[in-house]
Amino acid sequence: MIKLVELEVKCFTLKYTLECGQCFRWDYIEQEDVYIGVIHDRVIKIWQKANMIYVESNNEENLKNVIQEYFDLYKDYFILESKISKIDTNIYESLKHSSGIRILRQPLVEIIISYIISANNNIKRISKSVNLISQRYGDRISFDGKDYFLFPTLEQLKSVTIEDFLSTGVGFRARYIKNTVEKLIDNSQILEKLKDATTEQARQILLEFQGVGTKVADCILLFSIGRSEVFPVDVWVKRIMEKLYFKKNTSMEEILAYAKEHFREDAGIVQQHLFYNVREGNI
DNA sequence: TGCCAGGCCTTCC
DNA sequence: GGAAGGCATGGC
Repeated sequence: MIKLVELEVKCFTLKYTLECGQCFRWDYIEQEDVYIGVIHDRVIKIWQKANMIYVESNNEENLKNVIQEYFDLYKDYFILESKISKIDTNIYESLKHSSGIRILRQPLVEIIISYIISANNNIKRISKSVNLISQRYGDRISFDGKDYFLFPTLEQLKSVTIEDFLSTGVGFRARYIKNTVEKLIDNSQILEKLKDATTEQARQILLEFQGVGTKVADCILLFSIGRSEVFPVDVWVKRIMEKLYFKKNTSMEEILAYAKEHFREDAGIVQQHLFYNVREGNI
């Protein structure tokens, strides 16, 4: 049974939000101009026309709230964007190409593992691996005559070996994933603790996982638990920060200090606009 | 075809 | 404690 939810939205661009590199499992279906993906335990088909979004799912229960939570629709991005557009002209210009990006609130376990996979990797291959892990170990859901797969639970990942992970194309990160799954199962409190902790406390907890350094930790903090003040710096963000603000090769410490001072509590969303636009060749 | 990728770990000084 | 090298492997 397919149910539909309609929502009026402000300052939300579905395309930018799903294609800006923060998520790895949404497919664009060109013929229908829709996106299909999985949020937690349900399949979601979503599309946008002007300021309306339309949602279908295999599971109607609480669907509207799930969508609002996932796409951060409770937050007023109109106010947020007008605020950051005043920081400097780089951000003002950048926003012209990417207004409506929302920072998603994605499932924590999926994001921890996805971003461990992201290290020294490319987005296509990250997607491929995360999808393979879901297909092999997650629950199958039929929707619209097709099969979709949930990201596996920790219980489902428990018996997956390093060799199994290797065969999903994650390379040297296989042992980090295995180790992280074990750690999460052994410390069942840790996920709740992460959500309740201060950002700095949460970062320290994440840094204890193998395969999680400062950049991956900040991605988890930003793309899953809404810590909007963090500023993940990968090779793309480093390059564009050097180009726009420093005009020379610059250390990570200096870039982070600059972001903290100038972008402050909104560094995360600024970072995502820069990341999207530098990759699109807009800036 | 060789370089690059949403970096991190280990080793060595 | 900081720098350098190694790492799996597909994408382009």
